[in-house]
Amino acid sequence: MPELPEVEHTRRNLVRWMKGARITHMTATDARIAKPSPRALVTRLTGRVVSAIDRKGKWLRFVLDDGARVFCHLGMTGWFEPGGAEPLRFERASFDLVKKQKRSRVSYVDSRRWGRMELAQEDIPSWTRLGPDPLSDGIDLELLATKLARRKKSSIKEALMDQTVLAGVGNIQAIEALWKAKIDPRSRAGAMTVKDIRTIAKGIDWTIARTIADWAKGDEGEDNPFLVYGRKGTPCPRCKTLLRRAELGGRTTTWCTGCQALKR
DNA sequence: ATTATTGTTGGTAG
DNA sequence: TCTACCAACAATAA
Repeated sequence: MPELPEVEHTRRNLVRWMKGARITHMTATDARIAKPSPRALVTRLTGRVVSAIDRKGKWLRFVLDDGARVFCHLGMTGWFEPGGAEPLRFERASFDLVKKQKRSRVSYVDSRRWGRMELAQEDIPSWTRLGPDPLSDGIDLELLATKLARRKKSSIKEALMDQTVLAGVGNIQAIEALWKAKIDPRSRAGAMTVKDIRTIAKGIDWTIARTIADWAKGDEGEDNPFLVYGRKGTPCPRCKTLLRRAELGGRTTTWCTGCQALKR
């Protein structure tokens, strides 16, 4: 469940479930996910207390009481949930916890196995490489303008999804933000004016806040909560033009040809 | 059976 | 050194 808002929602859950708790027992079953190996992860974490859980972009960082760190990415299909007695379907790791004599269990589930749980002593490149996080750092317009100006060929949507430009904006959030900003996702990144960039930043803030609020409601309402993403062929909520879909940089993109201006 | 999917990485070319 | 492009990764749901 992996863009900034979902990962932030996950982080808030994990803080409630795990912060200050001691890991009394854990499992890790998949060598593709647990690095450097499931065994190394289990050995190093068992008996430790979780002192902090941070997020940057789509990455999570667990800090343990002895300084060890675990960097976690949910990939495309990873999530955490309270675990029961029986292992869940596609469970790849689990934590037995104790905090003030209360015991609990948290599971990591990931059908597609693109997620990561990487043990390290220091911050890893995947983490340090990330650009500013729109939610926790805010969007620096000057810096964003500089980075976009360097993109001579790529579209504004692809540039926004580059994790070194802004950390945490993925396909859905980029689509929603550009719709809000009334900018065609195919527009060249380098063609954005200062005003465009300000509008895009507002669009990003808007969609992130909106999606986090949706998650906080906890509806788990299975229907699409987004205004534009996945709504090809339906009327634009703003101008009623039928939404169009195309591929951009290998990712499905939906937008409105009626009210999103193309700038080349 | 076919198609689409919320993401990152590593290789290659320029 | 930086940008741009693409295949690979894997498993499910419609």
